[in-house]
Amino acid sequence: MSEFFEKSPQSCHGCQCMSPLFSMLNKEELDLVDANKIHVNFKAGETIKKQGTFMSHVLSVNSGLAKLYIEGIEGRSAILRIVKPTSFIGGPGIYYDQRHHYTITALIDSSVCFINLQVFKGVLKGNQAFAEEFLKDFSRDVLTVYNRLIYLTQKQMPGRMADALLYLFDEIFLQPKFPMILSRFDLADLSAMSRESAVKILRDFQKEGLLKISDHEMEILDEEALRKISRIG
Amino acid sequence: MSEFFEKSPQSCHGCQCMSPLFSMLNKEELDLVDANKIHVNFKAGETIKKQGTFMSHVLSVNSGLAKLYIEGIEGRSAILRIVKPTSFIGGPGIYYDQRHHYTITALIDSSVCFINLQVFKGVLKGNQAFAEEFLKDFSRDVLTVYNRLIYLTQKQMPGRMADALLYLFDEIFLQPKFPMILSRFDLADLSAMSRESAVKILRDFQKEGLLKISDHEMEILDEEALRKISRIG
DNA sequence: AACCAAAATTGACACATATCAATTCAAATC
DNA sequence: GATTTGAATTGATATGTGTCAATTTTGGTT
Repeated sequence: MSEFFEKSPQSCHGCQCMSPLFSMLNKEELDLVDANKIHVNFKAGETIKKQGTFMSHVLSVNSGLAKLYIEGIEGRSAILRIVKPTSFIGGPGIYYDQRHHYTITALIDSSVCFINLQVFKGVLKGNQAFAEEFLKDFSRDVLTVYNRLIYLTQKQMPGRMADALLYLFDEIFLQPKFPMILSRFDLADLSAMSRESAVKILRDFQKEGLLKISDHEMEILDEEALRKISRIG
Repeated sequence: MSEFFEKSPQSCHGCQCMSPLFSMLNKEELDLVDANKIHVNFKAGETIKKQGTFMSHVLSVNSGLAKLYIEGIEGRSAILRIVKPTSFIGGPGIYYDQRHHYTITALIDSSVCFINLQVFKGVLKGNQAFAEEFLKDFSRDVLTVYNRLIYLTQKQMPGRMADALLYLFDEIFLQPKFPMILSRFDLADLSAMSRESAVKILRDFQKEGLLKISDHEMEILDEEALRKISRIG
């Protein structure tokens, strides 16, 4: 078997890479998941899931980082969120139409488990606590989209870019200095503007000393100023 | 008891006004819902539910029409959808934090049932088919928000307004001529623009013969042209 | 019918943003 | 190391959009 499509070398039992969601499962349930999952490694840039395809499996990101985005009009995309380990990815298609409603692309080399959807649904049915946790997870994702809708439609570019950067700080890297895994294009998709505008805003932020970008690294120098820009809009 | 706060005069059994979701319930479950619901009439303009408040109940709109919107930055709002009878309103707060994440305001006189949240959750737990249907409903709502996010961020004003009007046609009134229950302000909130811009776009549409607005009525005259504007963006 | 308050309308203007074309830079490939 | 490709950058320009202020219309109230 190739290294890019293989049965997970290790069992789900004791796996530190699985989404915390699965800690709600008992031994039998986890066995079932274990027996019906596929483990795949992706290289940076590869598409993990394509919008519109049939949802045969749900995903759990074990390691790496990925962008989750909706493909919109004329090639434009809206990044909904950055997916970090260890997180579960389902989406509204699970119960609506069994399709994926977004595309997921690896930003760095990533390892993902694909869990058979019917098995997953079966386990959900049988385990109330698991179902509740799943719904909580899903609901949190929905709320971030609400939030996104508001800030993307009601703030202007500097505020939107500040929000994007603070999102990376607060939710993904948890520290002011982090690797530049997102291209300017990606940052533009994350804040709903053109690449050129993204470049200009980032240049302005650097000129004002809020930000430093160098050697594949980005560092937030003045968090408070960024938060103020976010607030002002 | 006042007419604005009363136990529903009729039982849920045989009620034609309840969301189809509840048709999945058996007699005992419906009895439980019946015994734990409150029926309230609202006049046009009244707030049915306020964003941020504790979610003690979920809602079912029996008659009337309402706008469901997120209160955003500095008094601006984003209308997520128009609520028509007979539909269920829950939202991500049910499983996340038991709060309402949007405000609902009656556009015309409306009648709403409030169902105790704990009772509702209890019934959900006990009835798998009901739970599935609920999730399907919820997921559909989420998808409309995805859709909204894309068209609000990737189209410009004429496209956004065309989408808003076609939404009213396709999803709410199902006919080209309908009462003007939405103010220009509301139409602006539905298409993420200023009131003045909404007025101008609507004027343009009328000039081009796509639309007729008169006497509290709006009529879509050239549906195809509107769809084209929607497509072009 | 007259009045008032709110909503709708308008045009002028300023600002925000996208687009375009040209250039530089960086990384990957041979 | 030379070459090539794609990404990033830049400034000029055109367009889109919001804001403001003034006016008109509408609907409701007395």
